[in-house]
Amino acid sequence: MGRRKKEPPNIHRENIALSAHKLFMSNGIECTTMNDIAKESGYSKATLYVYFQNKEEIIAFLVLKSMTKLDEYITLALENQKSTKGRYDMICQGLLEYQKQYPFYFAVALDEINIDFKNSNYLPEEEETYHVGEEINKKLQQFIQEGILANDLKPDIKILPTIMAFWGMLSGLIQISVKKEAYITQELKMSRQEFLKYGFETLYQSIAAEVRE
Amino acid sequence: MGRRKKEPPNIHRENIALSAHKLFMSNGIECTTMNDIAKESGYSKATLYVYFQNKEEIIAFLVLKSMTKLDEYITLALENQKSTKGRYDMICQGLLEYQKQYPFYFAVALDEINIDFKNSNYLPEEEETYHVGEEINKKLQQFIQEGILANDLKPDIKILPTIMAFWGMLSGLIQISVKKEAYITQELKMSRQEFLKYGFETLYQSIAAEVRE
Amino acid sequence: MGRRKKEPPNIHRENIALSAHKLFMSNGIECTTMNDIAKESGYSKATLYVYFQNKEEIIAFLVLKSMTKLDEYITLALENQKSTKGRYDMICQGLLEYQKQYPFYFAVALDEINIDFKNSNYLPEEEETYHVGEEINKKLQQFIQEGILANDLKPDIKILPTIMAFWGMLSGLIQISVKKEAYITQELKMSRQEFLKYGFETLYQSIAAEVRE
Amino acid sequence: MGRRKKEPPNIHRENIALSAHKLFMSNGIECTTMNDIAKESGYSKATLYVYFQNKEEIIAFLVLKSMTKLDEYITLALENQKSTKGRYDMICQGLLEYQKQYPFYFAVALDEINIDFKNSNYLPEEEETYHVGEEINKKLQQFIQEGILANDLKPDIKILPTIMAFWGMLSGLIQISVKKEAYITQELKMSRQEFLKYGFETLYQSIAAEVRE
DNA sequence: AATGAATGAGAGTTCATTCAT
DNA sequence: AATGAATGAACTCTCATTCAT
Repeated sequence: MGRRKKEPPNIHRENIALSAHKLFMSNGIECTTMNDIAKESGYSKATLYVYFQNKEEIIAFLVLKSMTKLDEYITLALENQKSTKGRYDMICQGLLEYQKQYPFYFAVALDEINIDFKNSNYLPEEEETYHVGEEINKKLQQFIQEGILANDLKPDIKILPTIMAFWGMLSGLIQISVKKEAYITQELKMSRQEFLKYGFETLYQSIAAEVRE
Repeated sequence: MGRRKKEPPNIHRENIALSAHKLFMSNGIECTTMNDIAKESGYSKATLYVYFQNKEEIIAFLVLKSMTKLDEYITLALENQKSTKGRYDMICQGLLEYQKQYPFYFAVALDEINIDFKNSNYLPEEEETYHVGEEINKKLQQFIQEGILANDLKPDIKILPTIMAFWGMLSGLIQISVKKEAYITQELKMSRQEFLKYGFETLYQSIAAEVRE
Repeated sequence: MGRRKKEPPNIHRENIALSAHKLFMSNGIECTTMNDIAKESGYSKATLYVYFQNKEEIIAFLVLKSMTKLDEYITLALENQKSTKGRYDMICQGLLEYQKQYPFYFAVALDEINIDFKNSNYLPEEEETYHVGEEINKKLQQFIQEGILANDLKPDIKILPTIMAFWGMLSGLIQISVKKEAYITQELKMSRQEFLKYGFETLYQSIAAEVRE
Repeated sequence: MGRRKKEPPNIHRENIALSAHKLFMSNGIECTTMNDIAKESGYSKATLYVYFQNKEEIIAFLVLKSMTKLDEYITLALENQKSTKGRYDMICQGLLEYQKQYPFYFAVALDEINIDFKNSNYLPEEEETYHVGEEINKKLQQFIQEGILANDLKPDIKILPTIMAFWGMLSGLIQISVKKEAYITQELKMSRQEFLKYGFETLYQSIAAEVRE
């Protein structure tokens, strides 16, 4: 296999992306310049362009990574929890964790990752992100199916639309809990956590099977 | 004082803001420059700064305007519809309309308008936007109270948290319906409208009183 | 004489200039805009241009006024003090007072007021300032002559060059005492006043007649 | 690290600063724009900002350079001349030369370089300028001490205050000789050089020991 | 593979001044 | 006489990206 490179390109991509991530977290994506990333990572600015086409690709790389993490989290959650409600709770926790660790990427993922077959300018990372998303969706599909079979969820649920709608609603809920934390604390007299718990519970009732006596 | 005013300043603010709005809609807020707005509105760039402190204030003006429209819409909806479900549907329609006409401003409102009493650098428009938001919230509060009294909504609803949560969830739902329209159409085999209707219905069930027989 | 104007233009010029002066003193000449002056004076920006050709003329007006004050001060000083040294001290005090009240105008006067007969773009105020300067010079000339006659000053002094040189040196001394006050206090362990007194005394010795025994 | 450097960065700083200096000399500092400097130097405007933080740093660089030159000049003067008067004359020549080559920087140095330990926003060049100034002061201190020991200067001179006062007075003298050259030529019937010679001599007498017979 | 060096193309903002009324 | 309204012309500074080596 010939001479082995001391550090395969992946290492450099990881280094750069990690530095970028740190900066994105503290200053925001917009306010982070390629210069900043170069300094933080210890590479020269030009070298950044050896490993990534442009700033957008660094973001896409991180979006993919965050989605992969989310996939792992949800996979684990579904394996470990067996009850429907327990699983739902863990999924909500997963999203919460995701937003905590990667607060900026969900919006990007939502914005950019589309099966837009006309516009084929998408980056490989974006395509892969899409696939990871599909993986997650499959697992959620199964989760709902099992929930219905267990009589925990309403039998007439349209599975795919429900998943998509819940993606939107849960992330909207988390989003508002972050942006309006001050309002929630002061006017609602709740902690953000309490608010989210209440929101998650409320939403769950929209798909939970009604309890018969 | 001048002897006559051809057009009250408000007209100019409206002209400028309208031009800005057009450009924001087609190119996005970030990508629209003051130069663009000047050209589109027919005023010189310097004149823009006669009527607005800066770009931010143009945005704040439009955010306020959009919120006011939403308030009007919701007010009308609650007046015209008497049934709880009818009102809920109209509110959803209002949000939908809002997002159609002002797709970028909700995010801004969410981002910038906060009861941040420490930082008093907020623009007057931002303060007013906050108050319009509070107006809307009051009306929604009454709506829910009446819904409970009419036995249409669960009696144990926490009103304010529910409103806040629904703001988040409904806008998240609408957001995803826009961003992922292609996916919805192709994979869920639904129109965006059908998806939204399903989402709205699902969510309603989380607060709807259970039907007794 | 017909109808009398309620306020002769001079009043307006005074009002405007006074407002400008206030702002110049607190923010500097460069940083004071015509807008600021308009607001401070209560006139509209356009009205400023009714009474002054431009910003430069406002400055020239104030420079003239400050020179006139200096003239008055020195005139009084020479009248009240009869001893040569007493007069010198009062002149120094006058310059000190001048720099305190009009810290920015001496530099301007130095810069702009020149008998530059080629360039006839000078403002009427500038011409008048020149003449006030000449008035002062005449009085100083007489002061020196009397000082020589009284055997207080060296008899071989070249009067006009001495006046000009003293203008430069005294204002340079005052200038440095202002700009380097921190340095003087910390490193020289003197107050600005003490430093100036020492400087004035030292300089006086360069023209004082040597004391015979 | 790059394999080779065509020109060390200093060369570029020198190039840029030299171009800036040329423009400052003909148009003044205020009226020279970064655009002008870019054109004159042949670099792009953006490149200017690679080598200097901002316009202020270009000025600070030139101020430092000019102070360094002055230091060199004075050092040489004190080494070559052994008599007190000869040294004084050379120092005056040095200041004259300084003002000729760098007419704008003394005012800046006076304005900006201060031991303002609270405000630590000063540029490295400004700090260094301060130190060069201190170097000069030390040499002048020694010059005066030797002058006193040689009975050429009055024994009761306060050394540091004298240095500071002379800085101010000499630069004020030179300043006025430049600004009022026309007046001096026409009204005093002297050349600028003669005027300065007279001024320098006069001032020297304020510290010169009185000649005994 | 890695980078020093360079930049095109703006961005938002400011201000003295003018002019029709 | 007085001004509301409007603006041309700058200004400093930024940043993602490229390219020769």
